[in-house]
Amino acid sequence: MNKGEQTRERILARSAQLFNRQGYAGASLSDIMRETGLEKGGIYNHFSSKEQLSLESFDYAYQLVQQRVRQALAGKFNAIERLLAIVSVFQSEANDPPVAGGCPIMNAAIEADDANELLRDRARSAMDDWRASVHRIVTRGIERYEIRPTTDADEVASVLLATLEGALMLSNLYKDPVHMKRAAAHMVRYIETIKLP
Amino acid sequence: MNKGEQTRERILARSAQLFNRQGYAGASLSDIMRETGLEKGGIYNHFSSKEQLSLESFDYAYQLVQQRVRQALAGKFNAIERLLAIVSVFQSEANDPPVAGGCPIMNAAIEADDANELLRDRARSAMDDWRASVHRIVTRGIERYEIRPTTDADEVASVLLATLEGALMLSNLYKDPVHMKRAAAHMVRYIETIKLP
DNA sequence: TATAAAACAGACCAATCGGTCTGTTGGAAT
DNA sequence: ATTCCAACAGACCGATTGGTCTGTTTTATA
Repeated sequence: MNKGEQTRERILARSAQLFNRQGYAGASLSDIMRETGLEKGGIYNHFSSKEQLSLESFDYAYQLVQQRVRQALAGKFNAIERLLAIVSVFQSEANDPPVAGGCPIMNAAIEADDANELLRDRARSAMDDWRASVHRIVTRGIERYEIRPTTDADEVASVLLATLEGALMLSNLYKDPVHMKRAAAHMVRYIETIKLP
Repeated sequence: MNKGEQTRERILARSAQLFNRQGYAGASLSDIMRETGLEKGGIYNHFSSKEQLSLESFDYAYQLVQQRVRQALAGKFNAIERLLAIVSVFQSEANDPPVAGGCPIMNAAIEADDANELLRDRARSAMDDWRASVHRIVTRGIERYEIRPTTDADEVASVLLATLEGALMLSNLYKDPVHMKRAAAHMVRYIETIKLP
């Protein structure tokens, strides 16, 4: 990786953190300059606009989350185990976040659901990934006789993600992981109820 | 209510909607001018700064939500009924929101959890109200032999709010109330499990 | 209806916004 | 070692930001 690519990577890493804390409208170009230690020339040499940088920053942040998910799911093939692994990913996101300032997808979803269409679409497809992931785990779990056949995979996805995302918001608001802990415990019990004995 | 108070009210009503949709950093003073139909003089005659207006706008939006809650709880004294009423408040907030752009508390919490301290504190105390409300319903329900005595009131508050707030976020992101519907159904079953037979 | 005060319009301000462009510099290939 | 181009600095730009202030108009009270 040459110098330019290295710099581009550093810009994305820093501004992803910045945007996730301050918001995409709340972080200015001078904030980005301060955070990256570069002048405008250095930044606009790699990105054509603040908007493009913000979108790529979201992708970068989301990718960091994805890595944790893949890591947590690696080697686990049982559906119940995999669902529990997702719960633990959210717990680690509350205690030791890969990107400060809360879940990037939720942040983008809240900020962009009405205005910023481009960012909203990005948030949607990221959340689609999440839902599809949970959905597949459940349907495969049913096929493998690990999960009750009457289980509604879509409902599990909605309930699991809503609960954990909401809990992450609470824990970030209060700077207290206890809310995530409670929600996680509840999800563990919920997952137990769809388990095929 | 004289002319001035009337105008002040109108500014709050419009800017509360605006801030809830665009965010507190994302909505500019010229946006507010356009939305309220007033010039700067008219706005700054009632508010000393954009920040003060934004804080009072949050209070205004939160108050609208509170009204719905009070309305839903009115006349209901059974703890289980009251918890179910809270679930239905969130459902109505997804289908026919009192203020467009999602739950004001969650929006403020996400935007202000790291930067804006004043707004974050406001979001915290609003969420405190929510939690205290659920907590009281549960503890009183235990006293009245309507809820299992082993129930952890704090956990119910965290789980209920996390689930419903998270579901509201999903429904707003996808512009589809189905996620809230699923989460609400799940919460109804959850409430059933803490019910004392 | 006269009058004082409150309500509002809008010109004006410095600061900052996102973005452009030219000049300099450092690194990589010959 | 030389050359050349990507990488970057930073002056500069018009537009917009939040905010002030003076002047005009409305409103309420006497």
